[in-house]
Amino acid sequence: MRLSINYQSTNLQRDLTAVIEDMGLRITQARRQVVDLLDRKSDGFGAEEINAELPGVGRATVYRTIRLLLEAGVVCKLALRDGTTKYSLARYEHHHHTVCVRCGTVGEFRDSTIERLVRAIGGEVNGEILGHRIEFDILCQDCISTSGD
Amino acid sequence: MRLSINYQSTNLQRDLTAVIEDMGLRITQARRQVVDLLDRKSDGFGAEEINAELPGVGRATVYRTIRLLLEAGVVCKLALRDGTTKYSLARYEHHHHTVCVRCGTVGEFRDSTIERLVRAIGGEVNGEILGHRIEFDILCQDCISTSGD
DNA sequence: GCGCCAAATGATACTATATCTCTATTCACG
DNA sequence: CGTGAATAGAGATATAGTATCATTTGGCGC
Repeated sequence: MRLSINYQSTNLQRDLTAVIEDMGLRITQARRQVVDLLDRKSDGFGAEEINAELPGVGRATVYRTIRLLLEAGVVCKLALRDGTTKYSLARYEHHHHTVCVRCGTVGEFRDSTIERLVRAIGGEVNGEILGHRIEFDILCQDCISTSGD
Repeated sequence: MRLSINYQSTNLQRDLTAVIEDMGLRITQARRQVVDLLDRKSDGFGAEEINAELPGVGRATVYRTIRLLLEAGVVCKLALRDGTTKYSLARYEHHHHTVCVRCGTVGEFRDSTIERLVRAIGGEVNGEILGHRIEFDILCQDCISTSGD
């Protein structure tokens, strides 16, 4: 598992504590620790992984904080093809994910064509479209590069 | 939970036992029971739901059979927004899902524009696209109709 | 039809992910 | 600072799914 696609230092991540405050919730030691760690995870993360890396924070709190951010929309939950779950910080409001089938790295990308298309498709669906999720299973550059080693 | 979008009697479903045979596996009583039940589920189903409706078949067998059909590509696994999992019979080879956020009904639909778009997007992704999944969160016609009641 | 045996089943244990419960702690406001 | 509502943490529980293994069974050869 390695860092790879779409990494960039962001500004959205800086404000995770602000997100919590905006929900009318407290900035506690535990939440700050979780948020600070997530801030450094650019390629997706598992809940248990976060838990393991923060022995000072209880499991329930880790999950609670992730759920919180999930509800706030700044974290996405991804169901990987192998049945495991990963989370990913949302840098863009409208974005989609790439998951490397080899190393598991999660990337985020945005394409306005998709958004336009989704709106266009609205008429074909028998109901009202409220949202959509697109995931690409990919083989990332790093894995392509190292597959010949 | 009610039947709604995209229901149609199919022919693909008829052949679930054939799918199993084609994998070189036996048609057993248990598998036939599972397959017969899935055949009647047009709007997605949960594994435990199938298990509950087939007291005569063991849990492990239910899961094994679903996994089997999953590997054969005739069943899709869907991660719903609420974190639960649903499965759905695949009528078309290339298709996508709609999930009603109110009643949970899963629908299937196909749009060749999407396939073309996905290919077009290939260049923007930093890696090789192997597959994709698109899910639309919708409010289905039935739920729209009954929401005024 | 019938016996054989690999394949499959089912009961149950186990793993992983996530939530709930409940008491103790702590943040933030006055 | 002191107070109390919000939050934390420990561990039980829930849920989804897999592994184990003794027992049963489908379907092929006869």
